[in-house]
Amino acid sequence: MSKQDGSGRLYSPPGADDTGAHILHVDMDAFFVAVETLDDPSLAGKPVVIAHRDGRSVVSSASYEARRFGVRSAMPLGMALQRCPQALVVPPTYERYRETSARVMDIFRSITPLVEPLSIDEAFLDVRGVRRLWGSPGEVASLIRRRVKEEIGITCSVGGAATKHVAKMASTASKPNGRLIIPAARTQEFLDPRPAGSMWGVGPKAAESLAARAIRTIRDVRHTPVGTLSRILGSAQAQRVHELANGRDPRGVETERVEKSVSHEETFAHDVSDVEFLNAEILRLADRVAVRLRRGGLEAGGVAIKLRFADFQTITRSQSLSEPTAVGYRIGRLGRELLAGVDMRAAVRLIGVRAERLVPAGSAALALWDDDGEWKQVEGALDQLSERFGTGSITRATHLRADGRRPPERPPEESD
DNA sequence: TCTGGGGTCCTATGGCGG
DNA sequence: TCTGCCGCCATAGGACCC
Repeated sequence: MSKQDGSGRLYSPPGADDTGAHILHVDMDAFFVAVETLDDPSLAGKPVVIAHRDGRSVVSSASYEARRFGVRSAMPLGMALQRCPQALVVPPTYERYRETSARVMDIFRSITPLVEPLSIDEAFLDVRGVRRLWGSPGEVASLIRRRVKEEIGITCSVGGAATKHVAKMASTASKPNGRLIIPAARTQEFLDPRPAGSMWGVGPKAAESLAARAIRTIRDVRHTPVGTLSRILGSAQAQRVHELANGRDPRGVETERVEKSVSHEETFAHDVSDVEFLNAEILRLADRVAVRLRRGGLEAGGVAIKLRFADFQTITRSQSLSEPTAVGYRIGRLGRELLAGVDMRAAVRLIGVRAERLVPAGSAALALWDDDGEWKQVEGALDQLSERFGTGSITRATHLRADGRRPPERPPEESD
């Protein structure tokens, strides 16, 4: 299924067995750096770090040349420059990355409609149905790599397997600029020797907890009873990880995904204690959140604020809205109420606003009261409800969650 | 070296109603 | 009427991913 090159990277030679490997995971190589290099070819082959230049930034992306010095993404810029003083620091241009990402995703969709973008630089493809058109999974993987290189000018790595989890692990193992296809029958052979921490969902904390029990490889995870894993990881994660370790992953490629929250947050260049300033920031962030909600045709059913203090302690406060909204002022007003309830023991380095429990704009679930204080729940589009019950009734109604069963204690007060 | 910004999902906990 | 139990819900925090 694979060979090793000098660097330990795995790849599949042309014509290698790809039986049953109909899910592909495509991952751009050092994507932000690659896009910047398109715009400035003099960056090619150099240690490049994408990061803001100001005080508290971290590395968003590092070229492979920079990674050789131990530079990693999410590393504070100061540490990156310590490890690689000659690195060129390029500020991120997200708009360019989004444009380029859209063009890459268009290439994928010209090959199969079954494309699930995972992030700005990666996607899953189900290529089961396109064999007649484009060939076997391994051939499609090569086609994708060729087209992305020719049409966009950047390289990507492709993993192929019978499941999403293994496809993603395969693309990671083949990076950079590689292609690794794991035929279904050899899934376990591929997984077993790899570190437990390389599994999706097993981060540094979980890997450390597992290692403390001498569970280091995926084979070890597979041989550990779920009950034991549950005590280490919690039941949900234990179940999932045990299944994944056995090569089982029921998730299919999903082309539609619903956003569950929209947020903006900001780390200040210097810690701030001025509450008036924080209040103003909350309004500003709430406005940006609201703009995105309206663009997406969504309304928030709840609001959360996040504060990170100088000592890095992070707290959140959240509350449901009496009715869903995409109005910045309403989101901001609740955000400020939440802020007012926080004990400001220290200066603040980060503040954020998040819209939660999103619902499509204009939809409503209403509790209606009659004069005897009896209530009933109705659901539907707001304008239709207004027509059915009259605006008089609607002003005496309150919005419920779509699955709400209990009414609020009383009809809400009139407010703007 | 000093820790971004955008998300998802899970767990614990306490209030509350039946 | 009171109490215990159970389940649901809202909230807070944290791990994880890119």
